[in-house]
Amino acid sequence: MTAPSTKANPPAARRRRKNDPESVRADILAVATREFSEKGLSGARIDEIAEKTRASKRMIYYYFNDKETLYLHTLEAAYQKVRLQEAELDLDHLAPFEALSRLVRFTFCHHAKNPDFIRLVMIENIHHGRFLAQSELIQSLNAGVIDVLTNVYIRGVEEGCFREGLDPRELHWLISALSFFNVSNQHTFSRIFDWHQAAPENQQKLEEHVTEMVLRYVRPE
Amino acid sequence: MTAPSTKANPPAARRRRKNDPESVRADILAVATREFSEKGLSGARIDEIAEKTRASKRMIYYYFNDKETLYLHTLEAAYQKVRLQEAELDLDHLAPFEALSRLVRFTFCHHAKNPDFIRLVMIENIHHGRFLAQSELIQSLNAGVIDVLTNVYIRGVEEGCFREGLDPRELHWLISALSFFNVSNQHTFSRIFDWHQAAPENQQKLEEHVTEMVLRYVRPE
DNA sequence: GACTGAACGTACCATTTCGTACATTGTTGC
DNA sequence: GCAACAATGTACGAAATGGTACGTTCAGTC
Repeated sequence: MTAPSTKANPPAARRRRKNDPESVRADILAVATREFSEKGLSGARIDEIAEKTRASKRMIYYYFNDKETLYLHTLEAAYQKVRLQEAELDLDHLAPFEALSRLVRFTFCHHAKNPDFIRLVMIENIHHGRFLAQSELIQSLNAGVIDVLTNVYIRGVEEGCFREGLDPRELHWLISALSFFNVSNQHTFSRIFDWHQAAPENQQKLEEHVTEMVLRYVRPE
Repeated sequence: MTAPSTKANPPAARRRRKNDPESVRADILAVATREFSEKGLSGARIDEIAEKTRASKRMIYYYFNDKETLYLHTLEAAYQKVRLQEAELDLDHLAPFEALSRLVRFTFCHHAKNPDFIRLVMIENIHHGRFLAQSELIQSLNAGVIDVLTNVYIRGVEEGCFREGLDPRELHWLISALSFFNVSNQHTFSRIFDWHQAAPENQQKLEEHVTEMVLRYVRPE
């Protein structure tokens, strides 16, 4: 805390040779995130991560014990980042219908803008969620995610603009499914149906469809 | 064609020593499907596939040239199997609303019953659909999938029970998204929200929700 | 300014892993 | 029956890969 020598530090004239643990750790984690999300746990190579890092392979094993631990930290960091962004959403001042619409659009766009995160979750599912299960951090992080949606939903039911009997957790499932699939299966879907799904105009359309779908689903009838 | 000595063939008293190419090939493909879908392209090991096969590693390289080609054949076989099952669906004799409902439920259940296929598609997406792009077979197989849905949709619009202006391809996207996610993200979702998603009663509920969601989406209003 | 532990670099090892060389056995056409 | 080719078994090689041993430098403390 005393030392102001954070990362981007050519402070004095000639650069002090080294020792910047926090930055090295962060750098490794950033590179690992790219590599794991791109190639998976078994596909990523420690040597390649080391090369792309300012640090050396030795440092990877110094800060993270082995490949799997590094992967776990990567996963945890990704979830943390997501939850941080989600926390910025403030829906309480909006009417329920507006709030839900906003939430859906946010989720859709957020996933679209963070393919690394989506891919890590895909990869984690390939591994049967075995690493996620080890992480108390991620479990606790996600506890409150449903709460936001629950509040909106309850308000909506009270005001009569949402129908009763829906489970917020299942509602969250539906929103996640649509937003996740948009990123996770973009490649196969685009190729099979010869449709450039990633194109802005198509993303726009899908966002509309998804929002419309969720809103129609909660509307009383 | 002349030789009736297909696979399960201890035909005469003492079993002929060997040479059953078709069966060997099929066996390798079956094992490879399990291995690749379980561990991914980079995670699967040729040696392990060889061990689990009645054949030897030599045979893998004999029939399929290398690991990636074997993976591609696995992927193609998986898509072929799916399309075969889909072809059994006969929706033309049903009213549009019923037909669509049937289609959604079929897709949902089919995906749920074929996690291997889902996982292969996940893995293929991790690889940016690079292998699928090489396969003319898969491209052609999927050409007609939209047609079924298009027919149902057009009939529905004509009879006034579906609203106009929807794109069948996008409708297919929505149905796929919900059905796919149900399998692909089961592990992470279950663990994070402490909800046994695979439990029959929950699968039942999700099937209802998904169907309801799609039907509500197409209803004119 | 010596001491100590944290931070870091280099070289290396043991295994794993994809793939192949080579020999052998079955099968089919004539 | 015999040539010619398809199918299969065994053993091995070369490179990649996760991980470590060992030594060196940095930074704070007395």
